[in-house]
Amino acid sequence: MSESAASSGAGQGEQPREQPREQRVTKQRLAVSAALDRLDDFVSTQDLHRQLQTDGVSVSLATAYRILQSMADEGLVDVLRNADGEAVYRRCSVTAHHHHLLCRNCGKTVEVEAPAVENWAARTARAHGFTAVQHTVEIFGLCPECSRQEA
Amino acid sequence: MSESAASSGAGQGEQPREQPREQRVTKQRLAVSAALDRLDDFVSTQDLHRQLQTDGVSVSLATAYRILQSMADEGLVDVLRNADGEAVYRRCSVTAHHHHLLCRNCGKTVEVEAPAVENWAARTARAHGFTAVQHTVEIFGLCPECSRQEA
DNA sequence: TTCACTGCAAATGCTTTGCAGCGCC
DNA sequence: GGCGCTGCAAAGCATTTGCAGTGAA
Repeated sequence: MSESAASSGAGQGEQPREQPREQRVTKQRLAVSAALDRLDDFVSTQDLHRQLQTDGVSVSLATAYRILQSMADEGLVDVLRNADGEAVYRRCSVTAHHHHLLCRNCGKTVEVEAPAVENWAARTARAHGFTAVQHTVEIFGLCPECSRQEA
Repeated sequence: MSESAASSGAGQGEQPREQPREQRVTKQRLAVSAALDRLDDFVSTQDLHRQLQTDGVSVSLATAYRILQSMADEGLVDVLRNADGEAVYRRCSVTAHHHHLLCRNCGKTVEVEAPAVENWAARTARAHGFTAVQHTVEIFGLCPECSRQEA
């Protein structure tokens, strides 16, 4: 799973960094945002769109794609790819830094902490003179259940 | 730039317990295999197909997909997804495993070894009962030069 | 009123699949 | 010779994009 140790843009407050364009607050954007809040795990755009339809909210698929992309650009959500290569998003929660162990068969995810990796990443980067470091770590395999089935 | 540690087969004691069907040795399969040997890094099917054409070997795109998939199924190559969500393959070579530290500004990359991470990933996965594990680790930040410029 | 945001549908581009002929075993 | 492997072209899918109408500021 990708977890960004946002040691960089992690800023909580709105930094007057840049505001390329005014983001208008539309009901579609709010709906997507709300849905992301409700969901804890990573979801694909298709999933989120389906979810919205189930909820009775009407947001076109194309718009869902556009909104999630722009949110990712703004750093409001984390993006990564699932085993099928689909982009999946999750609300950014800087506080709970952890990585995911995910099953490539059933999609089940397990949250794991990786202090060792955090340290290693920071140390390695520093050793090479890199700054503003972020890292991504994902582990995927077959969960116990799926392992049993495949065997 | 995704780098994965196909630590997959590693310890889990996965035995080549199956040979569902006889794999015939065809010139296409040999060509793909040879191309993979020549390439050190991960390549997408499209890349590999293009490479083969350049080499004057004629293998249809569909066949390239089929061969790479079957090789992946047999565990002969490592598979993962690049940033665009495309499947990328690499000949399994436990020896040359490493990760990348890359500059998000100039794109410069540094290869780094991460035995600590390999171990952690394997251990964590095992602790949760996962098998056939792979992992992806990326560290990105600003290289020394770019750090200076941004400062 | 203005112009970013939406929805719809067509367009992309990667990947898969149906089918008939070919060639490895 | 049988049957898996190929090539070709036609799908299949997730994602993107053009365009005109809509609504937030």
